[in-house]
Amino acid sequence: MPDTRGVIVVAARRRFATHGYDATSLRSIASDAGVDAALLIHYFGSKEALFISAVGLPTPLPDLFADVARLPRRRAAEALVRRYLEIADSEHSRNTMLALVRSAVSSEQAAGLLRRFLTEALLGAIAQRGGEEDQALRASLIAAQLVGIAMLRHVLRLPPLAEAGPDEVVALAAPAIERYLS
Amino acid sequence: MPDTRGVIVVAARRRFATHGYDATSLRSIASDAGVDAALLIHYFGSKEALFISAVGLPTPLPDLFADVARLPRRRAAEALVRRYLEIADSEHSRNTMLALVRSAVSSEQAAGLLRRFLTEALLGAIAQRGGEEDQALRASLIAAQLVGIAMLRHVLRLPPLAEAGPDEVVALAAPAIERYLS
DNA sequence: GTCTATATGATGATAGAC
DNA sequence: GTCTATCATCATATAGAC
Repeated sequence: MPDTRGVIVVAARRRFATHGYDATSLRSIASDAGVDAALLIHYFGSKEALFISAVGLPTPLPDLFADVARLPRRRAAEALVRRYLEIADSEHSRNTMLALVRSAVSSEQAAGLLRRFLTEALLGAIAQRGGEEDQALRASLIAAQLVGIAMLRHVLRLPPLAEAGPDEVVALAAPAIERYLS
Repeated sequence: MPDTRGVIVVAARRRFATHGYDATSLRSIASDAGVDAALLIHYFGSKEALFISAVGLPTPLPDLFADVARLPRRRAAEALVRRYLEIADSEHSRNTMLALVRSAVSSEQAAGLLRRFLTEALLGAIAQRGGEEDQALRASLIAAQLVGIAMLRHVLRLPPLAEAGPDEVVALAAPAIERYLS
């Protein structure tokens, strides 16, 4: 086994993404990774620390929205939606995102991570655009739209949204988000 | 104690709303209600059945979106957002909604309830409006926006959205949602 | 490094006294 | 109707053998 620690982290991220923090046991992660449950504690010290290592590691997530600030309004809105959908196609990023969303409802730790990511990455990027006074609230509503799509598409699997292709979603959601970009 | 069963249901709904299905123990509900944990099983048979009784009972939720079909586009969008915010002011409805959202990530049972509510109430009402082919997808995106607001405002408590007044949210969100109403 | 064995505690549910 | 006592199961985490 070359990289046991890495195998554990990947298995953990997948479990946390599909079952959330509470419903994921160290035993189930260990089973997926093909190692003993005691090893996880040996490597990471606690379940919480393993969670942080699994979802807090450097991912392409933070800089996904980086150049939103530079694009014209229409292009920026399209980019936001399309980039989110690209995340959903990358196993690593999707699992990170879903693990955060699924775990945030029951773990204050996870809620803090997701809150910080949304605040820094998205609100930060959008704040660099026009400087209206309600810009932070507008950015929050954009974040709400994207988080809601993640919830309905991947967690709830609501048929119309779960089965729609990326282009359909972009075509409909981008104009709505455009209205938030002052 | 006049209505023990009712006291239990209210305590359960509040616990499920604040902690989600998995993280809520029968003992904690019993403690809040001031009764013994064995009573909950005696009354409801199982934790799952108690959950159904707590969040599945008749609430003002289903008909909240009823007359959206009858209003002109601009008024309909405003009504959708404002009604959601009214729900958040009613302890009963807010707890029902939050219990569903918080529990849907880990309980397939709860996910089914929320999926059914969104499909029947919201998608149904919106389908009664214009008859475009992508109407169901448009309605899903509206649902995603509202669920996302609930997540960020009440679960994640993202500052800009959590602290904004109802009028501010309506003023910004309604025009965006209006774009989804063909 | 990896696993066995186990400590310690919380959970949902049951049986039965009053 | 309500509670006491208990069961079987699962959890995270620890100690220590190899």
